[in-house]
Amino acid sequence: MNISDASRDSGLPAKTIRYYEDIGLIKPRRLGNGYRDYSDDDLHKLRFLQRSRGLGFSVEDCRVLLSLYEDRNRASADVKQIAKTHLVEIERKIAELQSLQRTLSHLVDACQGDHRPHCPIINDLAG
Amino acid sequence: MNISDASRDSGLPAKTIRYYEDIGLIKPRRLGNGYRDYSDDDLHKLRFLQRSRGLGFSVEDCRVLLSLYEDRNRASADVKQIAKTHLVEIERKIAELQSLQRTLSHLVDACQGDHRPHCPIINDLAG
DNA sequence: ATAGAGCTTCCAGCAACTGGAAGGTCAAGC
DNA sequence: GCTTGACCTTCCAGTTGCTGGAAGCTCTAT
Repeated sequence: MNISDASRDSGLPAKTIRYYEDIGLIKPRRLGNGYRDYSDDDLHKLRFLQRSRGLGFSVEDCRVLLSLYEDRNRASADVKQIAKTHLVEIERKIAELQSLQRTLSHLVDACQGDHRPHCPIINDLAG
Repeated sequence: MNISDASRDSGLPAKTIRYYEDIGLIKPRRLGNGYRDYSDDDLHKLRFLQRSRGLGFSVEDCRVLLSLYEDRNRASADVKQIAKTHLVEIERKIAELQSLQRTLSHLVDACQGDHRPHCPIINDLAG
């Protein structure tokens, strides 16, 4: 299977698939003409990467998860640890964004938003 | 005032202050020895940048906000528009992260996290 | 005179792609 | 056999917002 079909199948852009090869996540075989040829196994990995990236795991986390995916003797504790750490980070980001949201929405509400220069938003930013 | 004092005053690293100059956000005068010399006006701008970046505005948004800050004839509507757009983006990100959080926390809860290979997280990622 | 702190510029790198240029390959139609 | 257009390849640069480090000049205190 060539790269555009692999792209359709995995939902990843061809550019991204080549990038994943560059950084050693997958290694499809090459045909005589130099074209990449994706096996079923490669396609499984691409789909796995698409989903784990979609859940916000870093590419380096994905590399580890992929190796655990392929390791029939893995301990589920190892997977869970990565996921928990990621979850904590997501929760931290949510809290951070919610704090910004609170501040900003107060400022937006306080601003008349008319033709006049008076602006509580600017005043707040000016300190 | 030299750059390390400006850094202390604004809460921005000296590297960042130089970077802001590189991209044209501030233009401190130079002393005879080539050192940057920050005026009160420069310091106001740096504090403004520190706060607006702290609220998550992009550097390009900050550039526009800074020009509005300096424009005595600004319309508060222009400021409010930028802030509202940013707020919507923040709310979008929060929703996206909350969706990831829900999915991930379910998966983490479902995983035993022991020495055995069975893992609902991996199974989900595998599709 | 010298040591150490502080300043300068410039170049490289981070994450995770994405866009584009230059050029080889393949399948279809004439 | 030739052309056209859609593929494919590699490589380089750019994105965002800094950050680290090297090489070298300047200033202050001893």
